[in-house]
Amino acid sequence: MDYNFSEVEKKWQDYWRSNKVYKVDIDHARPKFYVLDMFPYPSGAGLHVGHPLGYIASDIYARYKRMKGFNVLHPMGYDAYGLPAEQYAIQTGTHPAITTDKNIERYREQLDKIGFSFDWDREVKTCDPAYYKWTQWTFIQLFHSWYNKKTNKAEKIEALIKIFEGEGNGAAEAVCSETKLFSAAQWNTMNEQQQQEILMNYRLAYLADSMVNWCPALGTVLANDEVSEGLSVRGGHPVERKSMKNWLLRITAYSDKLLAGLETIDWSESLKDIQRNWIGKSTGGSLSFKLGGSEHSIEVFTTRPDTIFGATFMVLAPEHELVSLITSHEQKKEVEAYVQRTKNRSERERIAEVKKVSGAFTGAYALNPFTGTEIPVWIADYVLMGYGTGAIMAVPAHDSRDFAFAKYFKLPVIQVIKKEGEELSDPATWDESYDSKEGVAVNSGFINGLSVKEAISAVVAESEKRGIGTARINFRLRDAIFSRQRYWGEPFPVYYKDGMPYTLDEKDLPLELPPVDAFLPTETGEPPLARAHNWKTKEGYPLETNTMPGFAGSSGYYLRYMDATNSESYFSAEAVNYWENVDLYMGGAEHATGHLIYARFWNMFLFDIGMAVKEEPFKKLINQGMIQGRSSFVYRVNLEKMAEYLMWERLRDRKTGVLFEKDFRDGNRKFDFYSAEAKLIIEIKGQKSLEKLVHPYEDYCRERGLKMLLIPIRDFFNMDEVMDRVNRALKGEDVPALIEKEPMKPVPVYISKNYPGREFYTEAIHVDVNLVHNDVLDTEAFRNWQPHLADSKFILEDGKYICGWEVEKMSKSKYNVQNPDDLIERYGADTLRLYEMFLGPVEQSKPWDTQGIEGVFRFIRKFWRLFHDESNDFQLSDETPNEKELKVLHKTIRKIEDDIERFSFNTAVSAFMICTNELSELKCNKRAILEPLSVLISPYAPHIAEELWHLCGHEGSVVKQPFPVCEAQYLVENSFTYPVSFNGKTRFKLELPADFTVAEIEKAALESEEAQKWIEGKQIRKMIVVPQRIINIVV
RNA sequence: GCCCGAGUGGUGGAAUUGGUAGACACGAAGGACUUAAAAUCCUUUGGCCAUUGCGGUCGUGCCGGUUCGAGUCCGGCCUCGGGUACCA
Repeated sequence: MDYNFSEVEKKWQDYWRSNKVYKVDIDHARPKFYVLDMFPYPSGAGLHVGHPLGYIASDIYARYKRMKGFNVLHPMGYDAYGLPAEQYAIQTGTHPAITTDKNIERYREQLDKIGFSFDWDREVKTCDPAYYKWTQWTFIQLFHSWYNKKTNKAEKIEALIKIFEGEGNGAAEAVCSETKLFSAAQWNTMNEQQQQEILMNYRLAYLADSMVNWCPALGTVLANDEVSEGLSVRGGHPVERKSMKNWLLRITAYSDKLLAGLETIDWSESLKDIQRNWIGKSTGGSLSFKLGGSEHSIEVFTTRPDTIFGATFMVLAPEHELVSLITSHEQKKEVEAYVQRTKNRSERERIAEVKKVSGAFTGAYALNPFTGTEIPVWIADYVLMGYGTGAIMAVPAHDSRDFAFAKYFKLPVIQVIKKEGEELSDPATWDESYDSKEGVAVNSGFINGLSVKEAISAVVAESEKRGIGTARINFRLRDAIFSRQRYWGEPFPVYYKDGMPYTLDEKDLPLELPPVDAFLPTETGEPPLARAHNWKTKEGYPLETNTMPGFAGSSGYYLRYMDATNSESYFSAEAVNYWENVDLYMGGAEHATGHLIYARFWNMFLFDIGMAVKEEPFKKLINQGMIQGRSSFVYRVNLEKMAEYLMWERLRDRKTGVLFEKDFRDGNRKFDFYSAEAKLIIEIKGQKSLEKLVHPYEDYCRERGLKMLLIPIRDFFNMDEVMDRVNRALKGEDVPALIEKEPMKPVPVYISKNYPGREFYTEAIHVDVNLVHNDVLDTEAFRNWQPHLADSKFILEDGKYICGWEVEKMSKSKYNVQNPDDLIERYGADTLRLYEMFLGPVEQSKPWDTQGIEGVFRFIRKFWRLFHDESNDFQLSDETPNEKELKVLHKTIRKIEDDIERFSFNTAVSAFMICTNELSELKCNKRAILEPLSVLISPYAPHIAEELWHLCGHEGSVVKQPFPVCEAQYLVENSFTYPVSFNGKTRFKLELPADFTVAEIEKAALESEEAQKWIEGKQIRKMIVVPQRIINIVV
């Protein structure tokens, strides 16, 4: 008789569901707490084993906060738009909504089995029209907004139009695309089309031609964070740069806020660093270089204005608009060829050739604004059009890329910064540039002798005075491309009139995703929505055919949870004023440059327009570590190599009395083993090959007077027999070269990991981890695994087949995937929950290895037995607990509370184990001790806790119980065991009353018998006593 | 290349503020109970030396430093993991 987890877990899951135990409502009497998980994309593979890790941790925290008197919002939903369902639709014709719903159902089933405390009444799906209505609504607000740098927030576009009408765009301090200056009069004479075009440069959601990441295999554009090393993150398809008209979000308007906001939130430093790097703020100056013999000038951005005197050439991006205007007649051919070459190169090629220097001279010269020197203008693809102005002043002495370029094209290098205390040297002798910002200016006119920092300000100030430059801040962050040429996404609430986009009326939302006959682009290359019947407004204007990207729906979902069923509004003011923002967000660091930036932007915008009440959406964020796979390996034997290895082990080092050589060569012939002393050749091969070789070999040996042994591989299953033949041959007996035998049927042979020499003749092959327990292979299951393995033979060690292992990515092809469902089936949800926490710190990446799960399973049953007698009958005593028992309880309460507060869930599980071990030892089954324990464990193992709570005779859920309180009086110790160390090394222990003063401790320590042994004959130099800690005696 | 993070027994990990390194668990070895198995319980389990007992000694990636005392702090290096990549 034992704890029946499957029955108990099901019972309470049903109870929680039917009683809506986890339903939450606004309750002004209690403080709120919002615990959120990054919601999953419901993939066909079901819940990945890594997901529950974060969900369990956040669930424990949510349950804990609830018990601490908080009103906890803990919702769950689905990021339902995604490529896999759409790719599947393209292949099979199944509507992605069907696939997605099916997958969601499976996810839900899996989630329910783990016993989470989600309020499912608040579930959202991004593909639900009731949900994406508000995604579309937000887009409309973005479209009608601009960013006012003066007030530093987004404002209605009408306010901007007012400024244009009154003063022209010169008066508007707005974040915008490049726009020519116009006056109020000019604006007022423009027609609507012209005005709309101008406004497009200011809208926070805007339509523009831009260089995009085009992925032909997926048939769509991708955002920067969806591309890694020239390949799409999803699917790994090549990506090209292409100019296309797309919707963009002017996220760059928020660059500074996104950066500054990081200082106010409790995220890991590494995550903040990733965001800081992605935003990439650099401070410097913008400088203008006049071109000789031309009215044009080149505008550059530099972080090192101090090095201006060392600028010996300029470089434009090949796409730069000036290229065609300034290229001289003589250079035209070369420049055009270079531009063409750059254009044709894929992103991947470009990345692969990063270290290769290339470029072309335009024939034009610019004038260094400070020295007046003529410097040549080049083009090269190491200068990117998308950053800064697409042009640089090259200072080869102090920039490694410019240095490489100058060396390659033999351009001059002038040193203008020197390290303090160092002599100038000839840059021609340098191997690398001096890029550091440490040093003083030299060869630099009016800034000579200034430090880099001083020189930067001086040059900027002087440039401003002369009107050739200004201080400037640049960001690496780009506006987010918001269109996808795909079906499975939110339709844009946009229609076109005379080619200009207009938004739908809010009352016409949601604009539902229409049915289509196929999920592919049209023959003319338009997105799939172009296939939809009647895809136009009532008035007949065509609707936008692109759809929104995945991050559209996931950017504001946490706000929607606050008021998930509201049909009048995104969420009510009451809800957002109560719930405010997320107090604890749990999720993976892989979203650092995608979701977590977009969501912050989305929230900041909603904050600006008065919807959100906090500027930052996620106060505290914990990254759960990645769960890696732990792959198991079997070792397939190459029989010939193994036979050769075994033979060599017996022949080498004169073991037979004569010297043998391995892999002996004579002309074109090669023999496995040869002994010149014994005039003997030994060759190992399969029987059939040997039969073919026997005659030519015999001829060869006869000519040279050699003896020969041809030993088939099969003989090596009996090594003694082989050695017998070898020894007889060595003695000079007449041994036949080859004995006729039936050829062996080739069977796969697998050898255990620690077999000597194994690494010389085996190949490691992935084996399904489910066939392996504690690194021991279930050989029978292995034979049944795949048909070709049915006849496998095993060479064991100690009667077992030991597998090798390695930590790798978890993937089907590596056979290291484990399904949480199977573990729940075998051990129950409580065990799974505890085990996932027990594995190690949540934030740490770790391999998924179920080896230790048995220990946790044992603990659960041991915990159960505390409440039960030998025949598994519930049995508690009402006796008053003694001091020891109370101490165990209260010590545990304090430890658990401490550990949860610092998210150290693994040590909390240990504490429960220690507590259970100690109470078992004390044979304690007292209600006064065990009842609070059942409450204490409920955040971790809610099912068993609920069962025990009810067995204790309580009505209502344990979930609603307050967290047990640690009463310090039971923890008071009246003695302390001091470790006594000499010169820092612990030598013995000494128990002393806890209230001893330092002097008393010193006295007691020195007088103790043991101490004499160590002090003997030595002088005490110093004594350190830390009460309740240590005693250290220096002799 | 640059920016982060991490290196502790056979394994996962603990040591919260500089104060008894290896908690807890797995695995392994031995034993008890049992006709047997499962389950359960007990003992040992960082290395080396000693082993009759006492014990001794080394030990937290490597080298050095600060300190009465360093896994923890500082400097330099090595390895692994993550991010990023011509960002001017």
